[in-house]
Amino acid sequence: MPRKVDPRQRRTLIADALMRVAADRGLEAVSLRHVAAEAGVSAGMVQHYFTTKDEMMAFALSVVRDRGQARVEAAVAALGADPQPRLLLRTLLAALLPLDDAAREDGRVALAFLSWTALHPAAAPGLRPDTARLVEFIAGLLPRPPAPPAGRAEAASDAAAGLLALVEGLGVYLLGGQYTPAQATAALDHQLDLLFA
Amino acid sequence: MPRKVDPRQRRTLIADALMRVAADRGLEAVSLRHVAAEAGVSAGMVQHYFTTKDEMMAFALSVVRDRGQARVEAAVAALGADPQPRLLLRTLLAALLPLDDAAREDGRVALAFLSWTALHPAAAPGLRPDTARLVEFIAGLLPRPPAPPAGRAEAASDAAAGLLALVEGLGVYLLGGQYTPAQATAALDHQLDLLFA
DNA sequence: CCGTTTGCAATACGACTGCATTGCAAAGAA
DNA sequence: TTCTTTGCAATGCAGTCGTATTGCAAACGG
Repeated sequence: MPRKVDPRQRRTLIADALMRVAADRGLEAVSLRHVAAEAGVSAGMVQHYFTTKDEMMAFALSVVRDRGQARVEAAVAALGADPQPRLLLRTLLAALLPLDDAAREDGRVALAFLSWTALHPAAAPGLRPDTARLVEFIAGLLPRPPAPPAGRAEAASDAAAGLLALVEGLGVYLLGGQYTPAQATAALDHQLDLLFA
Repeated sequence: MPRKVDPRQRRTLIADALMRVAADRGLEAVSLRHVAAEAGVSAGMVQHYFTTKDEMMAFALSVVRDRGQARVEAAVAALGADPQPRLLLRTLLAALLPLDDAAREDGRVALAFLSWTALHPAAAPGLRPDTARLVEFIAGLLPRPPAPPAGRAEAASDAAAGLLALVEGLGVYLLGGQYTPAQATAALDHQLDLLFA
């Protein structure tokens, strides 16, 4: 086989350019030529690695998700072994918030993809089970409620689902500028206070 | 003046068509011609009432917001006078959730606009103060915390901001299909249980 | 009746889109 | 060397985009 290039590297190079375009000009500005220009390559090369625009979008979406997961894992790993559940939880959830500029940029792209997937459901398989697993993991970190209200055995699941949704909502409001980072972290800590009271 | 037409009516007619297009083909499918076709009018007429596409988008955005507000007000008004704070709060927040198909459609459009406004900040002024007012209103409905943790006088604000973010996040997950309506309402009720314990 | 103003339709234009096609240089395989 | 396969660049094409322009019919003021 001829020239040796790593296709995966090329693809992520292009996907990174796509994310940069999306972050500061919106998903609607993502075109083969714009992405190519941003990546500093020819439009033909983009076509060579992604036969279709949707394929490129789907790949970029997977990169966004992987990045988010890596961000969380890095934050958790920095805690060392066997951290307190509350600290672990706070670290994990805070890593999901777009608090610094880099995370904000990723968040903007993720938000854009959020409504994109609504029109391209096929591009985001396995997103639901991922969320479900995360909810269960969070539920395992929560203290058992002192007295499970009769008839409701899923209190921990509800609390975990709510906590995750809280973080998602805080992220949205952070990106929209409605909340400041200080407000968002205060709201998150207040909720953790409630749950660990 | 010649022919008598109500411009506002025409504009909302067009905006409604825009929202229909956006709801089932995405914001990127919103073009003058598509909107005109959906509204059953000529493209020229759309241009007559909105000299620019951005102007049309901004108007549609305001319609989306007004609709959401109307939905909430209708739900609250249906409660009658002087409801219990908790019931009022639950009704208000549940009205923000995209639980039925109509609300889901509106929610999809709102979500799309959410990332649109990130690129067109000028089109969404006064959104921040609106949110701030809503947070303060919610804070007023919450029971006073038994013992304000020393040094933190804003506990009610934090709880209210968190509650609003929770609902936003639940909405996002509902639209994304990660949560079912039952899960979302359970998470909301669980949170209200916590706050009104 | 006449002129003006308004409501709307139609068309034209240049820019841009995703995609198909073509061509060619570089790098092993023979 | 020659052949084949790969990596990539360039160009073309049909279509859509937003917007500017033009034209005309209907309604009113005079």
